[in-house]
Amino acid sequence: MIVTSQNMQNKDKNSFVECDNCSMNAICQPLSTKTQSIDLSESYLQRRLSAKSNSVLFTQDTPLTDIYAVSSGTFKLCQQMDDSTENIIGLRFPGELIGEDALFLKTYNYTAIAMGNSSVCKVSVEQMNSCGELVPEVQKNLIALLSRQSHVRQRNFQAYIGKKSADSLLAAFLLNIIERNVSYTGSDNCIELAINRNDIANFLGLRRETLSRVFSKFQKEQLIQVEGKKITLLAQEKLIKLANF
Amino acid sequence: MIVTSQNMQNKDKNSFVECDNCSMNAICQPLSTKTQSIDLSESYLQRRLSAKSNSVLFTQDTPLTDIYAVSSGTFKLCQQMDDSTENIIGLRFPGELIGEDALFLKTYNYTAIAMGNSSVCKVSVEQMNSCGELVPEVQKNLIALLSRQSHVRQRNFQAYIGKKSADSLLAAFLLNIIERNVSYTGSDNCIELAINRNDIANFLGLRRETLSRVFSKFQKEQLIQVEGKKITLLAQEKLIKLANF
DNA sequence: GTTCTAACTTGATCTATATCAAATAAAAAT
DNA sequence: ATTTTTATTTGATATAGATCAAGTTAGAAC
Repeated sequence: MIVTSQNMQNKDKNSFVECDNCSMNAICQPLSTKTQSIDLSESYLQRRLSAKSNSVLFTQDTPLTDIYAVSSGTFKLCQQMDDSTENIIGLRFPGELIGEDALFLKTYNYTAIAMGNSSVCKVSVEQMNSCGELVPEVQKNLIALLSRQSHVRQRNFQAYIGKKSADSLLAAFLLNIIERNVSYTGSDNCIELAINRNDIANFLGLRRETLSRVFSKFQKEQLIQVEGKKITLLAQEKLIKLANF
Repeated sequence: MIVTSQNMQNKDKNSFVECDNCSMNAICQPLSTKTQSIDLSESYLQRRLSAKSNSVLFTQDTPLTDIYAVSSGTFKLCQQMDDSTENIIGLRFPGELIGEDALFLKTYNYTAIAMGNSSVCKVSVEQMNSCGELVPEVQKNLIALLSRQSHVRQRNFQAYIGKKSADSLLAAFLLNIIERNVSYTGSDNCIELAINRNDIANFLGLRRETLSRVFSKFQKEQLIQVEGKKITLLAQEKLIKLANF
């Protein structure tokens, strides 16, 4: 896919995921290479739409209309519980899909919210389905895409299932999100967090006080280095052991 | 798909998942209906292979060759950790896929073991890929299948992420596995467990003693009824609340 | 800059779960 | 049936994390 400066909306080119690393690539690519008509692709694909901080991409229990891929920034996936409590049940980083699990029930089952100014590519499900028949390569690539997603989800599940200690949960969290951002950030030991401690604690099922203590402990033990929102892993091997990663 | 008595290997017909409820149906169906040649379908699809108790379907870190769908029984998915400990990272019930998440990396990342005598349908990945080009309907249905799987995985993840209390973990576990077995057992409040307490505790990250105490408590509080391996939910609403399900 | 607010950290106490130990129950082997 | 093994339950104590409370730091608003 050719990236033009118009798509960039005055933002730094480097702050976006490269199309080569984007999970949506499997859908984008066949159309832009096979057919010359960019118009066709634009009809069901909108690239790099801006999503302001705290803006809602879609809401829990509304009908599925679009599938998204994160282009820049971070999104949190939340579920409203009966009693005014909100549970964070997932995070999505550049290159990852949001909402594709709604293809089955045709209804979003969580709310997706931008954490900090972000951007997404957006695919209309209805139009993709009709295009799918025209461009068989799209279908084939969609299969590859979904099986990749299946793998990511499995890995995600494995990272947290069966873990209860605060130490192993935080270690698993840090390793998991850094791994998922490697191709975007280019670093396998460092990340700039968009999510705050409160939300991490919520996601991991810990209290913010407990999480804070573990952060302090990890720093004291020289396992990580914290500079504001930036976290650097200093002893990856030890963290991997802690997390059974 | 036509079920013949030959496929049954002398087992009770009712102990198998109906093909209509099988996740593999999306792949089986187009071939058996579209083309008359059963031979073709049999070439890449083997139905209802018996898997004896404790037998291994495939092993962690070996190359992907086949994808399975559980036809009867239960399978546990395990990972060997560096230090002689085994972690159970998933369970699969009739109608569910095993190994499809390996399509991306082409390597199984866990070992699948039958818990009690079970059976599976088996699809050769290599042969499926070539057939996929011949029968486009297979491809289309594979997309539907994978997005269903994506949904199941998301629901699975949500069930356990952010939960730490033994009560909520066991409640979530019971609701989750009964939900996943409804179309097979026909019951939404009762299940015959193939998995023992030790393995449930392992999966949930609890100690067997703790799990045992919660089982006892749930019985005392009339939330569940336990008769050997059979568990009946007596107060589903309370369990749903406990689990934030 | 100063004030105000939200985010994060630290301390003290309480509670749920882990751990250690032993008993009982169920299943498998003889 | 009897022994042996494995699975499960129950009790006592120790410990990790929750809870309550207060203090500190960092941002945002002015």
